[in-house]
Amino acid sequence: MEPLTGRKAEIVAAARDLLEAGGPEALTMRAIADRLGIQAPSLYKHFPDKDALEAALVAAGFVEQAETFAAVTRSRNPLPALARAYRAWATAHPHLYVLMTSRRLDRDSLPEGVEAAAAAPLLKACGGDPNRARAAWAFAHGMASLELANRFPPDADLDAAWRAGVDALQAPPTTPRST
Amino acid sequence: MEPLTGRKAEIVAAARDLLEAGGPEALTMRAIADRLGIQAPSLYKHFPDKDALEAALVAAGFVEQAETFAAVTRSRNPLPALARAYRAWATAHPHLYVLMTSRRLDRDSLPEGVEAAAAAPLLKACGGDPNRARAAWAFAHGMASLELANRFPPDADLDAAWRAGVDALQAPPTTPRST
DNA sequence: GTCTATATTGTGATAGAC
DNA sequence: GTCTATCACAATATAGAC
Repeated sequence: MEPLTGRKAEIVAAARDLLEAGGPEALTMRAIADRLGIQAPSLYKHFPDKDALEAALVAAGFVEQAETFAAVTRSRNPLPALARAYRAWATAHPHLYVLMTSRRLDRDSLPEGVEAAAAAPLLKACGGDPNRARAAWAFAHGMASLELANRFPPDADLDAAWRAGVDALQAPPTTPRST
Repeated sequence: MEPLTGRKAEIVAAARDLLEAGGPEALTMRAIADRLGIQAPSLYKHFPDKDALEAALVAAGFVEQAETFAAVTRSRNPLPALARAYRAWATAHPHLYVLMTSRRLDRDSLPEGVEAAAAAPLLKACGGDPNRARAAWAFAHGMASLELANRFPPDADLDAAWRAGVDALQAPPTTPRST
């Protein structure tokens, strides 16, 4: 999987605009074609089917996330900075974020290593402990997706909830209490 | 919103069976009707539209969750027990769980107080701190939904990740380090 | 409360000419 | 690589008889 170029990249860009502007329902082959000034069947000369097009969309999202998260790793206190970056990315691209996280991941359609690259900053921020990193990822994803789905009560202080989770997760491991 | 009875309850039960067996795509008005031995248009005598039927499904899920989680509160160490119960519920009803968590919540369609009832055990386990409780909920939801979407690497030790998160979240609050 | 018949709309996708 | 024409299908929902 190499970076897209030419017409293929234009199609993915159009699809992304539509998705982010109108959600998954707006992402139809006809709408994508319209936006490019061509007819829907022409898209099938570039992508075998809609799934492949969506996979390219997801892959682009991962590449972007990997770059974004890598940029905030340099902080001395990386976990809070990463949490902010994660939340900001999800909030800025809510529909793409959902597309990326809610379906089974087709790893074959991803550029080599980009999944690991997107995860690496967090793993480093967790001192290399993969379990803690996965817990932190789950926390961040849970906060982001519940926020996007408007599932917190209207009066909830989400900044405070993020802080509570980040503080707990970055504290040094204590004696395990769970059995 | 009172408990459903009669035909309405039968319809919801049929819908739930279909959803859990075949996912959201299997949940069509025709399939629901077929399962009850009637024709699809007859369903509209009981529910104004499909949304209302799904809302009833979601409401039933919350009632069930509230009962399940309340039952494990009595433990001396409630947080790990709640985490296990949460994960078990999501795993046992994956499609209903996704339906309940991925869409905006229509609170008017829920039985009075059931949302708070489902959340109460966790709030108690977090010593009444709503921010910590929300962080814990986000962690659990993140773990559950990433697991359901098969988003963890195949070799990830999910039990260990759950433990890492629960341990971190039940530790006494330390001096905040995030800014 | 159930039926039959049907409207309406939208979708992804293919064939074959240019 | 784009077009026109069209298929094939599935979905929710309504009207009106019984």
